Amino acid sequence: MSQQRPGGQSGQPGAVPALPDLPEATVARLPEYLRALHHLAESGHDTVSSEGLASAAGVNSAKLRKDLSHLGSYGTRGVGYDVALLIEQIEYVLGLTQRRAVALVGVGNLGHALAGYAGFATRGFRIAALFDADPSRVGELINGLVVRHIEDLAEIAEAESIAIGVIATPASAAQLVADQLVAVGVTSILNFAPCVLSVPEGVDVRKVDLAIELQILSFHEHRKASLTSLPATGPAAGLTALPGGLSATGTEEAVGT
Amino acid sequence: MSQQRPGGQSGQPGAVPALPDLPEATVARLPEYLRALHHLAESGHDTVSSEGLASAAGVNSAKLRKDLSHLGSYGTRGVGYDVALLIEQIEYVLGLTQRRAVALVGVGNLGHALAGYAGFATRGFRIAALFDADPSRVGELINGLVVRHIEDLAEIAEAESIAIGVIATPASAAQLVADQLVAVGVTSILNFAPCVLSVPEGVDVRKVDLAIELQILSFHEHRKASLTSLPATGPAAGLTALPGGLSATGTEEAVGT
DNA sequence: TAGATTGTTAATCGATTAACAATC
DNA sequence: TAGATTGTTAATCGATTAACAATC
Repeated sequence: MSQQRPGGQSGQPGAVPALPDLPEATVARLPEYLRALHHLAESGHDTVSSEGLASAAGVNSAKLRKDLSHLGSYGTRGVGYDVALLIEQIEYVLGLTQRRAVALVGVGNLGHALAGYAGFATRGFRIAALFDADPSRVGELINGLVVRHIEDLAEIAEAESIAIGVIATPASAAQLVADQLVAVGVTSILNFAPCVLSVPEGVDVRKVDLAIELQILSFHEHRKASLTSLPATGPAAGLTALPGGLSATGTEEAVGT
Repeated sequence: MSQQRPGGQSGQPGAVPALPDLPEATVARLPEYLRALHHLAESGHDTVSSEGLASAAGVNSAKLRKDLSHLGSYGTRGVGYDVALLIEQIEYVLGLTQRRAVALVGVGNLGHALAGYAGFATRGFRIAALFDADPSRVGELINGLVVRHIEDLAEIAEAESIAIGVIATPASAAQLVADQLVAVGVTSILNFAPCVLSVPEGVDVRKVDLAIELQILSFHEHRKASLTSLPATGPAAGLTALPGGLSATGTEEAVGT
């Protein structure tokens, strides 16, 4: 149905739709579809079925079709989706038709790696500036960019039209950096520091915490181990939950609190 | 269903519960609570209310209480939660009472940074081995560990009781590495390569894709821009969605496909 | 036309949240 | 006892999925 608005009773016929208001879960999957589509395009496919794309993206095909239907997408029944067209549509809604300028704050271990990460450049972004608060790092050249002092943020953010800030500082500095980014008008932040940031409404923060990812995997490991060897082992409700009757996994080495 | 479970009608009184089967959303938040709790403990709190912990972890307090109730948790009405006890309980369910050995494959840009990431060590993990397929990198010393050739994986995985594999290779190598990890018995994988891995049932994979995080932020930037300046601009259904009538954002530079 | 595959429906499932009785 | 705060209920919301009519 609906030519130019998912949903039917759009008041004005002929009115071009604003950006569709996609479910968050859908937004989070579109980049994965995009990656899979680029891969398909490179291997010469110009058409793909929902089944084919879904399996390339690691999701269920009903979910894929539902997601694409929110875009008001244009597949062809009996045929599938035009790869190039779908790439264009997804890049459009994700706002990737303009390359966005990214400022990276904190050029320690991780920041260094991020500054050199080729995937940003190939997937719609341009690292436009590097910052650090440590004067001894300022001036350093990383991947063709000079590290600037965080004090210069305002000036450079304006000059480079920074759209997204990436925080790769220690947790102790992250809130201050976030405040500074917000102060110069940045409304999207990717935070690698292991802490919660508080920001005004209208500012989006996404967080990547590497240790948390491992801890989630650890839970499942623990779970799998407790299932294979079912000698009722438990948290000893209320008491200390230390070793006691653990079992079967192998490595056993208490972790300091 | 389920014989010995937190939640009321457990058959055997005195029977210790196996690991509770937590909702995935809860599992994903527990590490955040844990981090906040350690922070509170360091600043001398020995008790915290659900309201206080929730705000430190950036969630709603009803959600926090619900999450903790799945652990069969032991708060005290009118008082709050005992910080040290809660830390113990969460570390127990997450399987952090034993320090897990991690193998990191791929010591390029990102792998290098991960090998040096202190957060792993302080939060329950031990990077036990580094691997690469490039002979010219083998032998290199990173953070006190020698880079080994991926061929030696089997031998070392056994010797070090590797529990979790981290893939930081290019996408083109990631599936092969995953197969090799699975072959030596690893059942938890953290994948930084931008691709979908296929693994047998029983193996858990978590994926971190840095460009995807930025693309999600880009969507919201695009969305915010399309709302503030409402001159009906749209995807030109079916046609190319290139610049045309875009507007207002500033940076405008087409991105290559 | 027959076969294939989309877009949508509707049922189901899981997650969130406000509200409040239980209880310290 | 009065005040505070948990643990749980129940309502709501959003996401997933199988199934299938529409249609190429």
